Amino acid sequence: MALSERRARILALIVEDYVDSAQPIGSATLVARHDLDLSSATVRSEMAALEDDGLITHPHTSAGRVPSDRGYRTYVGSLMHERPLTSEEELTILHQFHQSVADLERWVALSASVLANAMRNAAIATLPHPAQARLRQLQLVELTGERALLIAVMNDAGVRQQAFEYDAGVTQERLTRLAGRLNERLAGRTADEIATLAPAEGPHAALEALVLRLVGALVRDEEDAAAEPPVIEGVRELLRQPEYEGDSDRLLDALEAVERSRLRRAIPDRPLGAEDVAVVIGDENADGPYRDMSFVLARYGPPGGAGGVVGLLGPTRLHYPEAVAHVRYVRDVLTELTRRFYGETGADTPGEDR
Amino acid sequence: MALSERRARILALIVEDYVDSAQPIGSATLVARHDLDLSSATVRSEMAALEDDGLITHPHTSAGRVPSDRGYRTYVGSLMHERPLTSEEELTILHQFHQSVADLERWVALSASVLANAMRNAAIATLPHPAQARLRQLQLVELTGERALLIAVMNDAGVRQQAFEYDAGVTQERLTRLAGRLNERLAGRTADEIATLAPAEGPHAALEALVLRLVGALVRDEEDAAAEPPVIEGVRELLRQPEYEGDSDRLLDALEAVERSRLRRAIPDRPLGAEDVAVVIGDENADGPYRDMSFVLARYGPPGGAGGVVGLLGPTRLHYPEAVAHVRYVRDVLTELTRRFYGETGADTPGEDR
DNA sequence: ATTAGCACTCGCGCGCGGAGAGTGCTAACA
DNA sequence: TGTTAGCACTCTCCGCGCGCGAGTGCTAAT
Repeated sequence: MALSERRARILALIVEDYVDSAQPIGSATLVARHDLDLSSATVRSEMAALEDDGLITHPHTSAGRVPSDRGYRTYVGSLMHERPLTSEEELTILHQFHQSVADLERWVALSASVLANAMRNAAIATLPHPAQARLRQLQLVELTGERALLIAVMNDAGVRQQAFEYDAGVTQERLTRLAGRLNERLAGRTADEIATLAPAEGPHAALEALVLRLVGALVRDEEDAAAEPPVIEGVRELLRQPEYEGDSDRLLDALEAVERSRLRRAIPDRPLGAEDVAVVIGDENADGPYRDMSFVLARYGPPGGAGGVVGLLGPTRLHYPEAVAHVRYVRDVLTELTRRFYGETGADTPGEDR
Repeated sequence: MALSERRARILALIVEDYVDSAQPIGSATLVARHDLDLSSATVRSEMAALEDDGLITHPHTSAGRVPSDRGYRTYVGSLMHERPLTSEEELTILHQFHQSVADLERWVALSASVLANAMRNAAIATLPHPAQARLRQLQLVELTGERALLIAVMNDAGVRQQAFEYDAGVTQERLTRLAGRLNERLAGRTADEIATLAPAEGPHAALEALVLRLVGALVRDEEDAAAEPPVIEGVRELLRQPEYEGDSDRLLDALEAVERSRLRRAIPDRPLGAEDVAVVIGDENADGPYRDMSFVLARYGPPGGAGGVVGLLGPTRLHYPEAVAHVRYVRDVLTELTRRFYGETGADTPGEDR
């Protein structure tokens, strides 16, 4: 199964040419395009061997070769050399982040947008969520006299809100005092811890119990933020790829694949514990609609801290070297931004000044 | 230009049959399908007249007739009878709202979703925004020592947040006091009013000025919430419509049309001051990609109060009677929910209990 | 092991022709 | 005068056959 040097070279060329042209690659064209010191016949026999190994296929008898999913996999795994971004490319990306306001949610969306633009494919990103959410502070705001808004700020600066109704006409002042009391007891607590607390005895025990329950649920939600569907950008770039050209059925399938609720389920099981960029190719995806697409994903966020996932989604025919490089770089930028936002002191990562 | 009774009837039948079948309607088929007491020849001459009036067209010489935009317009304007929803349909819709948690943002998304499902087309909804936003309360939460979160609650219960950095190491306690002071001065103010205020002299004047500026911007944002793109649901339903079947180009055009940022620009100029449901058909739309689509839109929210827009987006070939009825009903439900949420006491609108 | 030569396969584009649907016109009819 | 039957005509759609070209796989020679 160890590919001879020459055979590997040919596979790499097929992959690269096909990724560029979206056309099956014939032996003669390959030789011509790359000035190979081989005849097309030799290339043909090598191709036949590669096909026996399941690395490339034939759409039909008399067409050129196309990489199979396994072919892409070997290419990505051992053949390609990742192309680091030029500093110009890096600057273009950084520039886009500088344009934007300082808001984490905005940055996450922007990351997807940047990736989508650079790679002319779809890109996704999930909001950061902490390994374990803790309440930082809560506040109660009267809305009508029997209706109030509970606002919970988490330790990761996430803000969640929930309106609720209560019986008595409690004034804003009392609400503020209640919030103050609760803050003392709840600050820094996890959802589990909050769940064990009982309301203090007193005139507003019922109200306090209600708020306690609600705030617990909010903290829980924050913890489960992975449950929130990722943002997706560049759907139109993706659907403009030649794989979908003139094929409405495949186009609609792809459209189904990029539906946010479905993506939510498709992403998190990815092997993203690792530090690096994960590439999931074609049938390596469990879920049907992704069977002829590839993900290039990375986890962002300081290790152990709050983080999310950012990456690309495209047809299997992807510029993997560029894709990996771009995802890695955007991930690094986003990690740094997250770190700054949360105030953990981290040092060296990409420049960001303002 | 007043259509004879018979001619009007024929137009209505053409519209309705075409809306159902998506196929050009021929004279013979029309007679057969509706047991008309007319010969196909008579119908043909009536059709010719309708075509002279610009109400229907020919795709080509030997095909049936298709309503023109003007044809739909006359149909919607004077021919169709709106079909009120059956109480069963109403219940189905209400049921979906009851399933959901009590959150205004969720309800808005849900409205679009319900409409999209019922009409098998795309549906949109904007978040409610007040005619004039006022600050209800603000809060400052320390994040890191030199970084804090400003949270502003508006009179319409909207919550906005903004992180910012400041120099001095100010404690949470001081921040809370500052927030308290500012609340006294700012509660109930509009963005314009906030803009005129100067920070109090004192040790933290700079910080106060910063917060003042930020909170003003947040209130302004809330007021401009129309600037936020609407949610859209049912894109896939829309693209499954026969108009796009097998026609990738039109499909991509439609996809462009439903892009949220573009919708934002397409919607608000609609004549929605009126109480009722607005129908915008085909070339009545100014913007290119909407030239062969129709909107059925309504404003929700208590009159004069905070409100938004909810409605349908589909090809011009729409079931207008059902569409109008559905949009109206969902609008009413949403208005009632909004009213409850904001606590204005409103009476009679559709049943909602929990 | 490599290569030239060659027969063979298969998809794609194109033109053709017939079927079918529907029109517009005309002449007859109530 | 409005309605209708009859008919020629038009156009689209669909299936068919055909030739072209790209590319393969095999074989025999180097």
